[in-house]
Amino acid sequence: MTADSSKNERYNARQAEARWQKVWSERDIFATKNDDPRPKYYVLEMFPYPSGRIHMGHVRNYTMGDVVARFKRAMGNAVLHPMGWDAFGMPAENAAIDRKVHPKSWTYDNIAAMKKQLQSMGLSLDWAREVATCDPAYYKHQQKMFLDFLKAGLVERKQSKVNWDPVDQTVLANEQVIDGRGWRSGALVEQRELTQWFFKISHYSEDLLKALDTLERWPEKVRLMQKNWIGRSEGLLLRFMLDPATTPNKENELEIFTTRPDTLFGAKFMALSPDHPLSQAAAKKNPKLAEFIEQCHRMGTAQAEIETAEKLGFDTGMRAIHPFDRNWTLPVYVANFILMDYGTGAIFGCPAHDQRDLDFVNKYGLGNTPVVCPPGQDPKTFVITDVAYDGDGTMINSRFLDGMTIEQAKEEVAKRLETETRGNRPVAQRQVNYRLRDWGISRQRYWGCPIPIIHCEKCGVVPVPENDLPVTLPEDVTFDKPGNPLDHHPTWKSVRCPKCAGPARRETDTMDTFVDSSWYFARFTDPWIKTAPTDRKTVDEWLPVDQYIGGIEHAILHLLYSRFFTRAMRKCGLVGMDEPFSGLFTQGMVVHETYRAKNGEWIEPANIKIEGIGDARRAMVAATGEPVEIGSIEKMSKSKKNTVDPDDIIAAYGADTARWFMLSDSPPDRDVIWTEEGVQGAWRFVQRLWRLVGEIANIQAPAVRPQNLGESAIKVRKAAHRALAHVSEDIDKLRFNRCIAHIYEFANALGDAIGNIEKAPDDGLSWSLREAGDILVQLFHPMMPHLAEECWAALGHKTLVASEGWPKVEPQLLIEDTITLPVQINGKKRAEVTVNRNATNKEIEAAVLALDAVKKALGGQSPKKVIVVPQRIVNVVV
RNA sequence: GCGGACGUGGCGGAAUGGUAGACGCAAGGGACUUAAAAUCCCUUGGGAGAUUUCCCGUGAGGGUUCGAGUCCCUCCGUCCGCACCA
Repeated sequence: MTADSSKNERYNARQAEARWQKVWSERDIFATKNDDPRPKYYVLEMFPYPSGRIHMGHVRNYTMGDVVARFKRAMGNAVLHPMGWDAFGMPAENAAIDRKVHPKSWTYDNIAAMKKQLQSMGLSLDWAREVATCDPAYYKHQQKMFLDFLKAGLVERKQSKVNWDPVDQTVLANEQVIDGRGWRSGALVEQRELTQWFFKISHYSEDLLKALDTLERWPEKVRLMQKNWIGRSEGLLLRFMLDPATTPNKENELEIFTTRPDTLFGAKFMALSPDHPLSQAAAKKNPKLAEFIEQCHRMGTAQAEIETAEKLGFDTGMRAIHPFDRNWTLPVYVANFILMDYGTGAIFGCPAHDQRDLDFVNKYGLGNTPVVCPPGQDPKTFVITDVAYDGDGTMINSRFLDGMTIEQAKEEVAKRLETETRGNRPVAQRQVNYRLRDWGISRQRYWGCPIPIIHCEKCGVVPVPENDLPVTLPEDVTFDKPGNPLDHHPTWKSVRCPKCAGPARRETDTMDTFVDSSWYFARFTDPWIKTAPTDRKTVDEWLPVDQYIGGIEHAILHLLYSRFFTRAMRKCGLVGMDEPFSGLFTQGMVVHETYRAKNGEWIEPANIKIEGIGDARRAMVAATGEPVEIGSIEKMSKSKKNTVDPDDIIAAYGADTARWFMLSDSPPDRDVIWTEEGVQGAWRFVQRLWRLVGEIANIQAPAVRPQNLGESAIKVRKAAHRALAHVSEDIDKLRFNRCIAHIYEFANALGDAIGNIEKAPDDGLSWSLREAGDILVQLFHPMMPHLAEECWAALGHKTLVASEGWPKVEPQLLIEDTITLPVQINGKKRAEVTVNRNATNKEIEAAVLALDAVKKALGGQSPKKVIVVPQRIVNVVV
């Protein structure tokens, strides 16, 4: 190939990408050894659900992870960068119902298809560690851990009210109910009473909350969301005596939880949850109350209903005695807004300082007494009508609390009541409550990990013996009727009891698929070990994951469950740490314009033609010219048909172009708008780099560095090393958009320098350009690995750039001999001054005062002040 | 209702309290070409001016500072999370 022909030849991404992928795979350069002595770095992207095709969100996510992996590898780390499949879940069952394919074959076909797609992206993954959660070799260990957790007291079976998804016909965890709807089906969730298996995540409430502070490399937003979700509140558990004359049964007290014991003298009523035992007991003797409770149960849990629901109550006739005044009794209501599963399911109501309580008393005419007076208010004139006051202030109308602050009053009430006893127990005790509930994991589905439990009529709940694990899913199941196919299976569930050998029944519920994803990161450290979920030594070497990357949608669900699971695993001796992910990054979504035809139908971008710009911008169906409306920019979704298929993009432009575009423009934590123009820009740059490298490769340059380098040579070296310093820092901080800007800048500088090479005698410029060419290729290698290999080879290297070390910055090249400082007069830029790098502030000041612009501004006067900020700016105050 | 984030050209966005608009996209002009594509060069926040240059400008209004897109206060707007949690 002659120099001229190589100049004009376009880079054939399709051909080159396949070729380099083959080379990487044949030389197995991304395999990670577990006994590698170099410092470890574990980079992980949230593994995908094998839906069948990757989408642009995957491309963005995995590109970011791959940039980090390739960079850290070049930096000399032993990098673990694995991939697997979150392979259990509903869509496989839906496919079975709709298309009569078995969930297993559907899933594995999808895995094969998506693996091929991921491989076409050129990701530097260690595929030898691939795991699929639906593989018995994987879920066997999950079943074992379930039994370990059970032994450790972290699993519990209890009857409880659960979220029931009527469409998916299964139970959902609280975290999986979004706005009152199932996170997957979108159906309005109903309440049902069922016996379920629970992981006792609430056992770790305090620890999960406290440890958030240690997760310094997590986004503040995610930490805050978890903090709010755990919802810690401090208060008082307080026992009210009931007036025996008013109670239908022999109950004599009512325990409530409050965070506002200071407002005790503003109490106007007590309220019980409809599900409270006292309500239930009273209802047995009072049909009207029973009816009221029924009515409460009928009320939906949907967001809209709760928002508009009126506060309703039913007076039970019972009276509670005020803890500080035996002669003061309060009516006991059953109220629809009291939740049974928070606190004790009962409250005292202080209407003046709680909006709900105020709404309630205003409906039932119970009145209110303000007990906290806002600062600056006259207590005598301070009244509450429709708006409760929940701010700070001074205690009033509260006997011995009067004049105290809220905090003092809380303390005083607690002190008095916790030392008072009734029936050998203190009347009150301080308590911390959490919003976080235990994690219900039972799902009435087929395609999930079977819960390894046997129910025996005689022995009760019996764990499956370890030797019998895994409990595998039967393959001969039918999906012709609603409900759980495991339950319908003719034989699978009938077994012998491991204890008494009598007839018994298998648990037919399977585990929530979030269990599968709660420990896969640990399995990757040694996916080959058969006897245990992890090899203790290996897992402790690799974990925690140094950089975890995924969507913000898992801020609570997956990320909280995994934190719990790691703690539970530690308790069972399986890992040596509490936190699974020391660094977390949540990337933004890939969004795209939407297009809608006159008939309301959404049209795919691939079928759209755009004409005009700005206000004149019009969209039409490419084939027919039919005009369509350009809609809002939204997350790529099938329903709005605004998706772009990664396969199409890779076929048209190559993976490197797609990767490059994904990283450019938007900061990685924000949404990126996919545009055809942007992709074409990325593609043009691929070609430009190829031409640029081709030109550099054609330069005749000395093999060794010339003794003396001229000005233009040094300029090139400075540009290279400045880019190197910036890109290194920016990758390290995951600021990929800035990396890309710096690479553009560097490429522009090189282009200019090449233009000069024939104009002047070679003063080392040719050598510097060859050096800079190498650096350029190494810098863009993490983002565009195929093009980088092709360029690396074109520059005459026999190695793979993917296996090269990261170039070293020469710090002296980052320093200029002279610096140009902006000169401000009264804070506005008026001039510039160029001084020696080592000039003292005095010298700089003198140079500045000698400037014409400054002299003019001063008009012969001396300045009030001259501020010299070294290396930055000079400000003259006139 | 509670909590949080954000607001910068035509667009995506740069900017440790220190030259606002890097870099990219789009647009306009030019070169090359029979022509187009591709490529290369120039221009591109608004306004005034022939030039040097000047004025205005980071949602609005105040404040702190020699200096504010950045810090503080008030307001407006957008987005996100939670939501009858006592």
